[in-house]
Amino acid sequence: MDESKEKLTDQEQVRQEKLASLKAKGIELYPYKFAKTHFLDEIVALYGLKSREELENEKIRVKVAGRIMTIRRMGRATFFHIANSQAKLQAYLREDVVGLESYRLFDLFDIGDLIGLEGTLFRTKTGELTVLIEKFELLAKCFHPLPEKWHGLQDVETRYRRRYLDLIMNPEVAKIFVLRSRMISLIRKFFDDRGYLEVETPMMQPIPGGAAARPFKTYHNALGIDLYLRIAPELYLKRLVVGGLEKVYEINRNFRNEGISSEHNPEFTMLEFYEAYCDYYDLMELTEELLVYLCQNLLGRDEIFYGDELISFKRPFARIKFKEALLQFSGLSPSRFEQPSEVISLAKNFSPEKGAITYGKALDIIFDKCVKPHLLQPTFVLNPPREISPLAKASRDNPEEAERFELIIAGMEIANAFTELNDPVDQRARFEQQAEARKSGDEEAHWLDLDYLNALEYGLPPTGGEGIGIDRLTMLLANRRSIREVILFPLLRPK
RNA sequence: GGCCCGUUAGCUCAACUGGUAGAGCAGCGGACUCUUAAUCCGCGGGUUGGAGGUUCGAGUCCUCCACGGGUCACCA
Repeated sequence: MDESKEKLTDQEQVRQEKLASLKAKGIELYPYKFAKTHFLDEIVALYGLKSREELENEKIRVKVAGRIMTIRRMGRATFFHIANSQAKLQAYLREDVVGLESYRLFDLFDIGDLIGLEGTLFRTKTGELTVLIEKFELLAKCFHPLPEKWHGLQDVETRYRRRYLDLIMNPEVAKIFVLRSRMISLIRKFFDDRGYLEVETPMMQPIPGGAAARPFKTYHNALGIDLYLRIAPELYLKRLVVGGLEKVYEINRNFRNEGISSEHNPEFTMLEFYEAYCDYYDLMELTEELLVYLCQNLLGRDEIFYGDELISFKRPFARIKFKEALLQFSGLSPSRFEQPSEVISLAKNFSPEKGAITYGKALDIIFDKCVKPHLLQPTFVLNPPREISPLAKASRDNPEEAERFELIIAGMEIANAFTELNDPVDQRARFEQQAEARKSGDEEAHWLDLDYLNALEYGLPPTGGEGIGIDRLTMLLANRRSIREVILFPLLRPK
């Protein structure tokens, strides 16, 4: 005990002494419950607009709890604010109301403590809704001083490592996560209303499939097998479509063993949905509908600011072919575009550390560098090379292109969708091609999944499938530049 | 992983070319019964991220390390 005891700061020492005093007075330090009549935000919602006269006449008695955030002691009366992540409320403690002994007890309370109050609502001279306290009780002591009341907690590292402190101090942070939660609820409603079935597919997979990415590896002791955290649910969801679940969606985590950046967290949340008998044109319609629906319901409009940029979700979204976008933004002439060696050497300029790359891969690199950053308004980029889209059908117009689109907004890839490849013979050939790429060192190449091929051999109906990055969508709607601002506990190196 | 920037009191931030490390908030003591960044008087609080080095003297300069941010690379 002595050895593990951390050194207390002077302020922490004071708080421990206050705790001891409370205990000595027989105060219950950690009561089992508090019979509140309302949550804080309910009080603000219900009574926040009542006039002084209404409050005076109605004598509304409440029991409410929260964390003490500020204290203004003025001799025989004290004002303080209590708050939770949603709301705050002022409280007024008077010696002549609660009595001297009780009033003195409050000297042992600090900013940060959790407190339960009982009293009546009134409005102060300046018009603020306030509880006139008749009784109060400690609900939990806070052992540490809180960050500064005016600037909040600024240090980003501490904000991410101790998100609870961030949430306590910075109300706008809580708003982001409320928005995120409401967005996910709306997505569920959107798909449920359209007859989709929400499903859960394996997070631990013997063959990690459905995306080009490096997986995390783990081991199952009893079975004695390697397993991989999923990089995508795609191949399982399509098995379900084979099984006759013709409209399915899943909102869950994917794991990719790759770098961390302002747009990448190793675990991230993905919406994937599949609808039988649809193609990617149908998906574009559905995607527009979904985004407008979310934007309208969350923000009440169809335009948002992302940084300085006004993003419009007015339908229809722009559509541009992958090839045309490249010609427009990369400076490649149509004749050079057709020359694989030219394209590959240009790509190598952007990505010198990359090993041998193919024509399709090179086009993709150039797209990322030259095109994506320019696409700020919602834009469907259609028909990337088939070679880099091994799970998508070839375009009905051009066999070298995939029937696939990526939705780019604010330079970020938000969605990726295709008319699913349902020809098992073609799919086998594509897997074999990927296996070749894997052999020549491409660690992100797709794995051969024989059971998935077997499922296709039973017949996957024509199907459209799409993935939407929930974190990035939240970034967009919450106007945040870093994915860490929309993930409660982003991955950091342990300290 | 490369490059750039950051790390100072519990928190938010200062400290010119190297010369005794400061302020506000928070805390402690006192005054104060409508305050709200309460106010007024007084007080305490630091291994300047860590380890070396240069120097009479290092928060400041150099090297290495740790963590974070940005950017490029890798990657959706």
